[in-house]
Amino acid sequence: MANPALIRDKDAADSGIGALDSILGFHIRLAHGAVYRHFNEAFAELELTQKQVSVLWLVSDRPGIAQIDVGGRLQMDRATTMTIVNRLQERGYLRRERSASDGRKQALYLTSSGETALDDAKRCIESHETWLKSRFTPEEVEKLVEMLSRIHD
Amino acid sequence: MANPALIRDKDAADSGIGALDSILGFHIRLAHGAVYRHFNEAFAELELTQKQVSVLWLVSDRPGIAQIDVGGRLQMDRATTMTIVNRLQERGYLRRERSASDGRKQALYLTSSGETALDDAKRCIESHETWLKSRFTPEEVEKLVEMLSRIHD
DNA sequence: TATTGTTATACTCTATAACTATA
DNA sequence: TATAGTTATAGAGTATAACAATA
Repeated sequence: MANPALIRDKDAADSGIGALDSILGFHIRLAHGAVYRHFNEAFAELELTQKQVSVLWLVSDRPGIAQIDVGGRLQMDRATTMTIVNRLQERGYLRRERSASDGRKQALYLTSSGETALDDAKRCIESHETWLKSRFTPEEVEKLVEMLSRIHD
Repeated sequence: MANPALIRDKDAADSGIGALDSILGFHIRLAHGAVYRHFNEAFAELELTQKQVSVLWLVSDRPGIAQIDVGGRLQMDRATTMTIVNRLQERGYLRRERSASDGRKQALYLTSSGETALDDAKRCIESHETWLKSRFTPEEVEKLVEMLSRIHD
């Protein structure tokens, strides 16, 4: 069978749009998938997902943060945030406390075993990031982060 | 409550790594999430996901492509490819045919209603891409795609 | 033996809707 | 009324394991 990569742009003339490879969103999805897989391999031992590490990290950076604000920072709705916080609480990595200033809010804090898990995770992230950034110059990394921020901000 | 965005780098000194915002993988995930959500809003009417559109598009570009090659191009394993192809087949958008040259393979083809759906999807993608690319110059888009390709290739 | 497709199964993320408690 | 949390539920993607058919 012929190499599929050599057959391109066949239907480009049929519509106002090029081949799949010309779609920016397509490349974002593929890049995300590649990072996602490498992340999961790196974190298989720690049994932590991207989302779980992000939440632990965020709570560590802002002790007492409310669930709604975790969701806001990580772009998750309330229900999605609940499932992740529940899982981390069941594993004993964080605890909920009713906010003193606003009774509707739950203030989140890391437990000591949560802090240990986060420390392990940060070391793991470091080598994961090294793998990811190895294909770019520091200037390119900076530019890439800046451009990606324009998408998610 | 103080603006959480103003509290930063609190634990940066505790480990060899900076705040969550300094992690490239974090920005890729957030950007992907933002694109994912906008995509789903744009495709709510067509009831098609990113993956489904990608598969339709790929089969259209390479009629007779085998499932294993679809998975290879879109970075999915065989089981994941199956679920998506099954869904598209159930909806009558594509059909399977045993490959004449290799009896192990299933050759995939769009049905006529699959082609109609893909045409609609391409129009929808066009406005979605316009939304996404609006924050970049053409040179930046090119650079971004090139950098993302370095990650997923 | 290796590859491809298939089935079964399970987990995570995401989202919607409805309900409760608080502001 | 609006906000925050909670619960129930469902769909989509991802992955592993085991099996059958074919190379």
